[in-house]
Amino acid sequence: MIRKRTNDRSANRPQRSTIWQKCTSLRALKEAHAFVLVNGFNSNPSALREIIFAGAVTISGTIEYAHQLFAHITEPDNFIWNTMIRGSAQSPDPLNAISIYKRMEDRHVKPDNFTFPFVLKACTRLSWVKMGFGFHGKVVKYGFQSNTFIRNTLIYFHANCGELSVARALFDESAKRDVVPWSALTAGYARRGELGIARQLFDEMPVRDLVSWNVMITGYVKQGEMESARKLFNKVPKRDVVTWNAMIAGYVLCGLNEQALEMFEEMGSVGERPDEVTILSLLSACADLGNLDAGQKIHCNLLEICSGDLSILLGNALIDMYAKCGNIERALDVFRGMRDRDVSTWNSVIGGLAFHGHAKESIDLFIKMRRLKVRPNEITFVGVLVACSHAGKVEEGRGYFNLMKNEYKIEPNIRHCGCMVDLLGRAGQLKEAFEFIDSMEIEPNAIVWRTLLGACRIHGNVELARRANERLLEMRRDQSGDYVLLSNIYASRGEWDGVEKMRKLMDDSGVRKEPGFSLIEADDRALMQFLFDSKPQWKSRISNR
DNA sequence: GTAGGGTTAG
Repeated sequence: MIRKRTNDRSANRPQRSTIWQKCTSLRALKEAHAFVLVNGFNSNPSALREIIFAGAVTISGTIEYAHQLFAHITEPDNFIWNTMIRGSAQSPDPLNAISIYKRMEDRHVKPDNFTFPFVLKACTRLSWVKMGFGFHGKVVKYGFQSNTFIRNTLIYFHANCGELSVARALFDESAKRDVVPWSALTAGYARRGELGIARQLFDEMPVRDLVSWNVMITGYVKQGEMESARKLFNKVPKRDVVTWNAMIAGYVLCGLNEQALEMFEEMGSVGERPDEVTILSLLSACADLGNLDAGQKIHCNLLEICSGDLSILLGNALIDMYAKCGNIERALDVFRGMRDRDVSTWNSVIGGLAFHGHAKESIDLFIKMRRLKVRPNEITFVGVLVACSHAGKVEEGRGYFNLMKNEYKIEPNIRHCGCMVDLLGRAGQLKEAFEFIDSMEIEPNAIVWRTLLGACRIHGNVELARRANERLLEMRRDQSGDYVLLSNIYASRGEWDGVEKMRKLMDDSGVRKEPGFSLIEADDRALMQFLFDSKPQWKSRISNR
């Protein structure tokens, strides 16, 4: 009935068999729903289940709507229960799958063979081991343990949640071991870093498919073993976008950004098209390299792939790339063009502006963010404090530091404290900076002291510089503590050879050669030299005052 | 209508 009417209105469009295939957006879904409401459910008894299926499973981001529809059904059948569990399990909030299952049980609806793979998927995504074990028990209780799908999902669940012995036992007991659980188990071992076992499983597979290869390649990649990954990559009989993505992400992870870009070139030359995952890795590579040209090309590639809205993830990566490559205007363009934003979006743009010296814009955006009730996190405040520091806004900076602690209950970390020392120090409030460090609840690190020392240098405060230097020196002694300790042990045993070896080790490893170390161990004259080193910037600062 | 692989930043 529905189909007929719809086709009447659009006779030229290709005919499709079901509603859930036809609906590709929330809007289409609502239209279908409205149609059914107007014409009565009797006109098409299966219409509602199809709409729910579309909302829960087929279209992403419409699970809420499916929940609303579901709430109006007085007696859902198993298909509808399962559909809702399935959709929830794959949604951003898999916990709903569990609660729907509970409701199903409360209403004495018996789960069937379709139910368990879905709830187990939810447990896997939640890493909810206890709950998963509970469902494992129910599988046995309902007599589903020999169902291939359920068994394979159980293996996947246990392998994914680190219960490899259970996964292994289930696998070993299986009458027929097909490639799906075989790969799942391999992935489980690889994820835990047990590449030897993973590789053995991989080698023993009677049949391998693309996923098996990808699992093994990804295993190597995740452990940073790019050479082994590359060897397999060269041998793999067939590659898909996941294979390429694994390699590209691997190179980025290892900091081999150039190689990642080369890999992408190669990917294009064999006609494999990138997807959003490819682009995410590549943007990260460009950001790291500061390669704006490459970044812009990747951006163009992205526009070819996804017409319409950018995902938050991609938008954030773009902002970050443009900001790190020095094109803050483009970063802002992306920011303005984003419909949905999360806290990371704001962080990227606030931090980007701050690090490029656009302090006012950065702080303005922070104010706007708060107005829009987006809750800042600790990273937001690093950006804000950097902005204040660059702009010399001491009181504002102090205010935000307190706001972070008092209103948002965020404990200052070492970076926030470093920013505060920088802020006070740059502004010439050296005594306050010193007091700030002393009042810190966390242990100051060498960077904090060096920041203060740098500020003392700028403002020519010898006395405080000497004190900061002493503290830095203590710090360095601590850092080389292990060596000194060992060296002393050798000495106390009269093993002078060992002492010599340790000294050599200390020299070789750079413990005594770190930048600034010579200064720190040096006498006052060297300290003075450092402080009054006639660098142009220093001269101009003095003459401006 | 059911199971396995890849995801930014700080």
